[in-house]
Amino acid sequence: MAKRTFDMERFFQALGDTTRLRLLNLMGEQEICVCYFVEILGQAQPKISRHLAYLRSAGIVEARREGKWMHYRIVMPPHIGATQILRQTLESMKDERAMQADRARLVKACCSPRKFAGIEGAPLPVKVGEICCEAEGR
Amino acid sequence: MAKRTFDMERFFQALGDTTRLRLLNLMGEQEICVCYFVEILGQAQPKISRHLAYLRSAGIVEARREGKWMHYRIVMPPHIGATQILRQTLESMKDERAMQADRARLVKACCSPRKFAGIEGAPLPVKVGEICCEAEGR
DNA sequence: GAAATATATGCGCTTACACGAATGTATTTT
DNA sequence: AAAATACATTCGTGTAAGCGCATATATTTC
Repeated sequence: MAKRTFDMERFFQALGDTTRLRLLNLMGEQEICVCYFVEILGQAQPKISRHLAYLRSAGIVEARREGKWMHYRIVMPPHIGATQILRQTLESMKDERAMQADRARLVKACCSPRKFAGIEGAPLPVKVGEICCEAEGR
Repeated sequence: MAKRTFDMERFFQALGDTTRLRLLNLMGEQEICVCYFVEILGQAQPKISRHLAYLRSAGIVEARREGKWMHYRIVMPPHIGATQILRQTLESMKDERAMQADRARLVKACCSPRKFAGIEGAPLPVKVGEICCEAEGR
C-alpha cells in the first residue's frame, strides 16, 4: 500500500522531535496561524518556522497563505499505515500532561487574543473543513 | 498515561531509520539471533550491531544471551500510545514489498541454514513466549 | 512608496548520527 | 590455553539537524 512519493523514514524522523510533536498537537483538527505557535510554545519565530518547514517537507502538514498570515494544518499522508500512526500519535498526545497544557493555553489565547502580544489581530484557528467560511473583520 | 522513563522523541527517532525498521520487521513476534540480521539484510555486522544497540537504548528491543549468540526481540514500551504506534508500524510493514521480501528471505534461511554462510549452526528464531523450550542439538 | 507586520531563509556553530575499518570482549571449541 | 566464533565498541570521517542571530521576502498599512 505504500505510495512512491512517501518516505517512511522521513516520516518518523519528522515525529522524532518534541517541538514538532507539540506543533502537531496544537494543530490537531484545526488550521492554525504561525504566530499562535510562537506565542504558545514561547519559542523563537525562526525556530518554529523551520520546524514547520520540516513537517511540510515530510508531507505531514500543509500551509495556506491568508494575507500576511500563514496557516498550517495536518494532512494525512498518502500511506495508509502512516495515516493510522499519525492519528494514533495525535490521540495519545491527548493523554500527555504537557500537551494538554499547550492546548489549554491555545484555547485561552483564542478567547482573549488581546492579552497575548504576538497574536493581536491574527485570524483565529479554524476547524479543518470550515476554511474560507470565516474572515476576521479588520 | 506517559511513564517517566520513556522518551517519545527518542522512540520516534529510533523508528526513523530504514535499517532499524527492517530489523523490527524481521523480529516481529520472534526472538532472532544477530547473525540472521546480518545475513538477511546483507549488511556489515558492526552496522547491524549498532542499530540494535540504538533500538535497545530507545527501549524498543531487549537482548538475551545464549552462549555466544545474542537474541533480540521486540518489547512493548512502557507507554500505551507508543505500544499502539509500534504495533501499528509492525502491522503496516506487512504490506510493504521490501519488508515482505526480507521476511521471505528469513523463512528461507531458517529452512535451509546450511546454504547461508553466516548462520550455520545458529539457533533458529523462536516465537516470543516459547523461549527456553527449545535448544538446538549441537 | 515607505514603514510596519508576518513569516521564511541564510550563516556559523555545535551536536548527534551513520558508516567503514579496525579492534575489543565474551564464549566455545580444540 | 590457544584458536575460532559471535558480537560489541572505538575511531575517524562525512553529513544532517538544531539553535541563535541576522537578514530576506511577502503583504499590508499609512
